[in-house]
Amino acid sequence: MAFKQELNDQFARMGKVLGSGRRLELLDYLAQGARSVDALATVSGLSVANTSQHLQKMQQAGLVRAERQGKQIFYALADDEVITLMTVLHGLAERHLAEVREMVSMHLTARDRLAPVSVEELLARAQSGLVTILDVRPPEEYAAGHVPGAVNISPAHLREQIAQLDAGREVIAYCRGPYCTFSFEAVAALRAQGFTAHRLESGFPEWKQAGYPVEYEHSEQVSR
Amino acid sequence: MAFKQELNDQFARMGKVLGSGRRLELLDYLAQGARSVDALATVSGLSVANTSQHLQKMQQAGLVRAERQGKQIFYALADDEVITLMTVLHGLAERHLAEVREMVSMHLTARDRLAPVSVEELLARAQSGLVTILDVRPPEEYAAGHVPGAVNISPAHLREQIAQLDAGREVIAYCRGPYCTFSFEAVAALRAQGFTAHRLESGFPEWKQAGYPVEYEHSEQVSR
DNA sequence: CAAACATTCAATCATGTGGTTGAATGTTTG
DNA sequence: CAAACATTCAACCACATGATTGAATGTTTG
Repeated sequence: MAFKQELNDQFARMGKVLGSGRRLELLDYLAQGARSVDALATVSGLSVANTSQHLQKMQQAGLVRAERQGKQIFYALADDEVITLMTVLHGLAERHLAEVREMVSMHLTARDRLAPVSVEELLARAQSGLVTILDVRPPEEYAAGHVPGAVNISPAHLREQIAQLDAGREVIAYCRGPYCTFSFEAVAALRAQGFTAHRLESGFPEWKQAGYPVEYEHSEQVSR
Repeated sequence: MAFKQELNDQFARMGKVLGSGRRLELLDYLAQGARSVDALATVSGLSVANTSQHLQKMQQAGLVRAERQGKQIFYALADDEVITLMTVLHGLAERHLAEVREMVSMHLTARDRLAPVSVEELLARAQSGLVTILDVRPPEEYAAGHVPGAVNISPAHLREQIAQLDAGREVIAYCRGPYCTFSFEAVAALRAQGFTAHRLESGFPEWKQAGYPVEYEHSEQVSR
């Protein structure tokens, strides 16, 4: 039936866009909030023209939308379901692509031992009061729910705001999930500054889904 | 950070596979259960060699797995999350691709009048015993699993066999999913014959994934 | 209204992809 | 062990894609 094929071809337009690591990286950044083209270009290391073209493809595929603000154009995810899409994709890749599992475990053992902390350990250490829980997600996501007592530093301001953390306390960082690399970066940055830091093995979605308590207010954000 | 890029390249391997309408169609069929290569080839209209190649790509990307049974090789979804992935993709496409909305409304005639029934409603009405659940999929798919108590009329014989249904009962039709067009056609045909008919808003894959009971025997098929 | 800036366009190239064909592989059956 | 069958492989073509360049478009600022 022609209709079904045409429909699948439309779905494939969206699928095609997910077939490029660069675009997935851009989507990762966009998951933090709207960004201008050249902000995305600098953060991803791509040329501006190339970034622009990728963004346009994603816009045509309906994954991303653009809005002009002054002389810049800000791109944002079309929908929060795009994050869901990526999370499901990550989960499938983790379960069925041996390369992904190997890469993660190699990366963890090769670069110092960033031994991840389990949710249970986090709870135990949190009760001792000697640990700083660090939420490395964009402020909007933090505001929409976070681990109780967690401090929020958005990935973009990580390096500048590390100084505001208590250097005497152990830090446990988390972000969106096991394959969200911000927590890796945060732990690396923290250790470079002399902190004792670990990352949570999972992320906030898993935390929430497991039924642990969630705090919604803007409680202890370090940034302004 | 090279790690991040390599990781995204791995995720992109999986994404690439979603960038072909033919493969998405094959995944649609696989969502019903395991199928042999040539069963998939005939149902999709592709050549056997071509089907085989698509299946192998999907297997390498970890979306699908193969198992030999006798002289045939049966492919199946690697994981039920693949259905989730496709469902999220469909939802995004429906919301953000004007073409999809247009195609659906143009081709599926007066959507308002075909008001879909939710799974919960179906269960409630089914318990009343006053409703006929109609499975509008090919017999093989019906045999591989269907909603308990559902009656099967294959799309090819729809018009001839409508007369065998009880005209006094409401009919709720379903097929493979929200974008499977057979249920729309069935509802239109039933209404043309004076039936009270609705379509299930989702389809059998979603039903199965939601954990509702599945019946496997050949229980009440109307056709011969 | 012209300069400065952010983004997009257009042309080009190397590479990757889907599809076809016919031969090759591997499993079961007689 | 050879025939029959299901699937895969290998070679090939037309076409799409990602990336690079330099010019063009459109918006704000002085």
